[in-house]
Amino acid sequence: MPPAVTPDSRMVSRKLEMILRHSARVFAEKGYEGASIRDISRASGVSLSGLYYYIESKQKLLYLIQIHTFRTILSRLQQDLQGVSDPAARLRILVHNHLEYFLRHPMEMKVLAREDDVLQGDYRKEVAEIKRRYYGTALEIFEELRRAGQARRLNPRIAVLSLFGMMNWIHTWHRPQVDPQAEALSDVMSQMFLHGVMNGHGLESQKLSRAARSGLKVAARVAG
Amino acid sequence: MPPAVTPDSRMVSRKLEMILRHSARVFAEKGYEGASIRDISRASGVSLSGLYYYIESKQKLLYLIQIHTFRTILSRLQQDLQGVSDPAARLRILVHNHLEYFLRHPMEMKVLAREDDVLQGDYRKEVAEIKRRYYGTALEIFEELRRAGQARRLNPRIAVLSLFGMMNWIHTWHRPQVDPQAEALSDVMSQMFLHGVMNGHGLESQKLSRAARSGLKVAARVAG
DNA sequence: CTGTTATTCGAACGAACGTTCGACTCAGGA
DNA sequence: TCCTGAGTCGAACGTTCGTTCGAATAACAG
Repeated sequence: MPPAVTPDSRMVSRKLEMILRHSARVFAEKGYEGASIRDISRASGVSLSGLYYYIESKQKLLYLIQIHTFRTILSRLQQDLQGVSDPAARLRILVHNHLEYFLRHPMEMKVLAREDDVLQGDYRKEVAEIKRRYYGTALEIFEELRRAGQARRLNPRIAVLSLFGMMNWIHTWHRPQVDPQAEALSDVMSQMFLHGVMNGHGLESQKLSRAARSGLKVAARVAG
Repeated sequence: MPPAVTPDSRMVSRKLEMILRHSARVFAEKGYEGASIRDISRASGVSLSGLYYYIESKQKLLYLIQIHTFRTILSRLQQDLQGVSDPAARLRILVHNHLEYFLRHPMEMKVLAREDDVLQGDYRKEVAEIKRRYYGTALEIFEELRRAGQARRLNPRIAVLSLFGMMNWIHTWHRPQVDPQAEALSDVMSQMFLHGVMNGHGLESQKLSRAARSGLKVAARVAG
């Protein structure tokens, strides 16, 4: 039990967190491979060798950023989903939670989306495992949607991964000063997805299908 | 006018194309910064210095891959769109053209999607320009959809970029042996998008909206 | 044949890379 | 007071990086 004045583990992790923040920014700007430890040293104000007091390798730096981000997003999602049973509402929560976090932490978002297959060994496995759980949650929600009669018989994998595509691609184009914020954006994307996978009973969807399908012939001719 | 036997520019460009193919694979596997010219030398069978007879820098290698891919996709799209006026059909053609090319050239797809902000100077400008034209085509089609009463008053930028997100994210998950091919995939994504942005006159969409919106309150509470 | 041009490559360049090491400071406990 | 251990850093390690250069070879023209 160290006295209050001691620079205890809280202090240490404070500095580590600071390093992680700067690292995420540098990784986001130059990519993991394109960024050097020297860049991170410069950005964080910690000397080159001083960094290695807090992390044992560059890979661990990336690992810590990714695992922390995924854990936070997943735990907030589970929290927000509690007590909500309507499938469409649950999907909206998922989208909102995802975009809310990503637009608030754009650097981490970029690192998560871009540096997907950089990690190796146990680092890789751990990140893959938590990502799989996150994906699984989305998949369950989609199945609920379908059981509730609010989704067509789509390939669930395709539907869910398309949704993630919409959301994750944001990091390539979103400009905070120009584009809608998390609230509006998650509204639009949730609606797009829910309408997109919805059981189409209306006449419009059938008309649409026929007209659109005729255009495909041209594409098939050229591609064949 | 050189004789037929001369290793003319066609021969040279043949070898350059071979180098570009191998480069795309290496860039896709290890990322642009993570891949070394030596990796490309090994993969293509051309000696390290021999590569520089065909390209003047590593950046130019990436530039050539990106510009060629964009040019091909864009020109095929314009070809396929000719004579088709129905907006929904035109959108289906765009999606099909995009996915067809990407699934046939997965390495180039990955390089295009991931190495978005690596190029500098004129290389960057040229690629950005053709990408802007491609994006513009998609935007026009969406506006046509809206004029035809087949799309809600969505932010067109958001709608179109969401569609590109769906399509481009594929490079992170598509496994040719497991997942649907271009035909089925573009069918699903076109439908999802068209339904997603469609004017919702049916009762279902309104029911959905109300139920889903109620779930958002939870998310707003936590995020606020 | 000789001369010229196109193609290829081994060897090397200087710079930058991730990481290590030993020395230093400084505060707290004995 | 001396000792200990956490924190910090300059300097250097060996390796790899993108690129260059000059020599060698191959292919054709005259």
